[in-house]
Amino acid sequence: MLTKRQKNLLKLIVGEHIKSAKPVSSKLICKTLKCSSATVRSEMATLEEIGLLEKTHTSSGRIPSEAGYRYYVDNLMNPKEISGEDMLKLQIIFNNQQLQLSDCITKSLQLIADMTNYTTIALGNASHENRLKEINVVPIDTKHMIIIVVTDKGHVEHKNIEFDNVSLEEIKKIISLINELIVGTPIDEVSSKLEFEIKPIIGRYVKEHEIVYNTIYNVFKDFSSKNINVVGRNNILKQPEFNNIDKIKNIFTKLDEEDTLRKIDCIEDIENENGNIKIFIGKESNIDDDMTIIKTKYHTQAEEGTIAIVGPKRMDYDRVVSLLEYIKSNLEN
Amino acid sequence: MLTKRQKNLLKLIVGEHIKSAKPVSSKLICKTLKCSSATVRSEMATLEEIGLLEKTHTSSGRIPSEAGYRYYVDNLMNPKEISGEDMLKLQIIFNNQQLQLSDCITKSLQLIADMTNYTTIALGNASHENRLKEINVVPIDTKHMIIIVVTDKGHVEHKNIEFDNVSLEEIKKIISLINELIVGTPIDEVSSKLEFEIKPIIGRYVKEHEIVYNTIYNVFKDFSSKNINVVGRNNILKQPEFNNIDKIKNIFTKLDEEDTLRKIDCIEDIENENGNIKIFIGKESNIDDDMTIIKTKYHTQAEEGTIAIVGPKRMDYDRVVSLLEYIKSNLEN
DNA sequence: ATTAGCACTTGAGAAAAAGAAGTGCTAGGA
DNA sequence: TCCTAGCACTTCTTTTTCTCAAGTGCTAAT
Repeated sequence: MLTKRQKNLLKLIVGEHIKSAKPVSSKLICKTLKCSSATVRSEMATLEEIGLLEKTHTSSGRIPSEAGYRYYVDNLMNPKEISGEDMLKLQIIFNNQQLQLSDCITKSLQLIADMTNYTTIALGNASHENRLKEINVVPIDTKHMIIIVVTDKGHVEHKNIEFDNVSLEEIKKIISLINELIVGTPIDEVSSKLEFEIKPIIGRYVKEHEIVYNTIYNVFKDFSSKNINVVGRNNILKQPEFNNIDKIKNIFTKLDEEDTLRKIDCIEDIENENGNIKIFIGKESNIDDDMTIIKTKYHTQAEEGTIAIVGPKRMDYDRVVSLLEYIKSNLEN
Repeated sequence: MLTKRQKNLLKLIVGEHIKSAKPVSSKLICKTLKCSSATVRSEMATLEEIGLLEKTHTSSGRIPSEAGYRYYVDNLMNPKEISGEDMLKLQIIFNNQQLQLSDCITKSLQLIADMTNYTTIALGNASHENRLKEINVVPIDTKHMIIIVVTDKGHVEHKNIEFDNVSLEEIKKIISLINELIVGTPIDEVSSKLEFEIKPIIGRYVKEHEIVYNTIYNVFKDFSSKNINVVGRNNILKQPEFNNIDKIKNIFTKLDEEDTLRKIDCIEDIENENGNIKIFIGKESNIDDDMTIIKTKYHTQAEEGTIAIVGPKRMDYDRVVSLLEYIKSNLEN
């Protein structure tokens, strides 16, 4: 159990380091803590022993360790009021009755990336969580049409197709077969189901219209259902801890991989949590030891998903947490 | 007019520099050129005087200047045969009859980005070049529907919408009004046309169904019609000339701006061209003095667009040009 | 016209020196 | 027992100096 002064000290150090990105010296702290630098130094030594602080070299100031941030986040942080300015900008988005939910998400994450200089991520459901609800075809002209696939989670994807000698009727026939037979199948299994369960049944028909069948097969094969949106990637370049090409390369590569992003959704919940906000610090982030991910899930009748903010370990936890809470609650109403 | 030997020398220097990314010394060249290094040096001095070569410092080897690359590209380069391996991979894409044109583009650009370690860009038409062809609504269930907007250039965008107390009939009424009245309008003008020309006409109707009107208004307001696809952004991080955070920041920012990318489509044609391939070297690229853009337009009955490859000024011109030519001709057939 | 030879320039890297920022520890005071 | 002033010590950072390697430019001879 930490003493009151130790908690205060840790809080100050985290705060200072977040501001300056540099190790924090005893001298700087002693002014605010109203005691001598020597006293601060001995307290710092204690906190280092416990594992909450670190030095970058023997005679440097202290920086918070991963455990230090964790302690801060779990015990010391008190989410700031959102500033009037931030609040106002967000309200403009959420009060706009004409915007659909997905627009609100996109716009607010865009806004937050700009305001904070961090990176934001919106994660919809993965393809195995989406089941085929309906497939539809809309003719455009004699040669072109659009195939629309809708999933039970409300995800929609379309694909333009072009045929030379195929009538709309023929396509509608296959489409209605699919609607009858494989609605409810997880999207990522539809193409194999088509191949192994449907094709044999409608075998004779398929032979006559192989092109149509193949095209539809491909619609599902490529159906991304990725439903992932990363905004403000380049903000990472603004943080001093990422001023090294190899680090950047690693981070950008990870942010491009669907796998990495999906994992944000699944990573084990760390013990303590603030409401439904979950925080993954440093190694926990699975991206880079110097990064933190703060995420939350939102649930509405229509849709559910995850929004996350990614930034340096040295990120402004108070602000980000309150922003996320605010967005979550707005999305849910 | 350059002598034969000077041309040869320039070609060798460009080739070497592309390979090594370092200044090229007279000693290295003299072996292949079958004369002494002193001779090479004096020729180098001449070429520098003309402005085709540069030094990084007084006693360094030479690198091609921007004009040097230009001369190379316009006069010396002979596009390589595409290697068997590259050719094979591309053929797999183009021979796949089931793929739609847009898939071929996506896949081949993805492939080329991987093969070359450069960045590829596919540019469709800008929104002012797309005119509204048709708007359509597909009901999903009682509350949800999808609005589909199709343009004359074949671009399609959809938007999910959700209503509480609106019947499909009401929506169809507005939709058909739009289809009657403003088909043919450039997409980026539709929303203002709705507001200033259509709304007054159907004013009474709109008042009763403001939500429906507003939603559709927003569909067009946000209609991105961006139609831009950048693949292999992170490859830029692999090039030694971009090992500096500020440069990276600048380049990545530019590659995120629609404006910059659109400009690729419009930049003035530089004099000489290889077929329909256009090359913008260094400053000409408008992105970064150390970058080159190589682009070409493709035209099919259905669609036209631009594909571009972006990489360091020191890029493998021969290979990229032949790859682009190959893709262009395949897309057009 | 070409080349061998040599003086000269510059960058890159190592080593040395000086300075700044902090810490840890000790001993004395509240 | 806790706090603090003071000082020795460590490490990083920056600057300076040196040395080396890689190249060039020029000149005189072929």
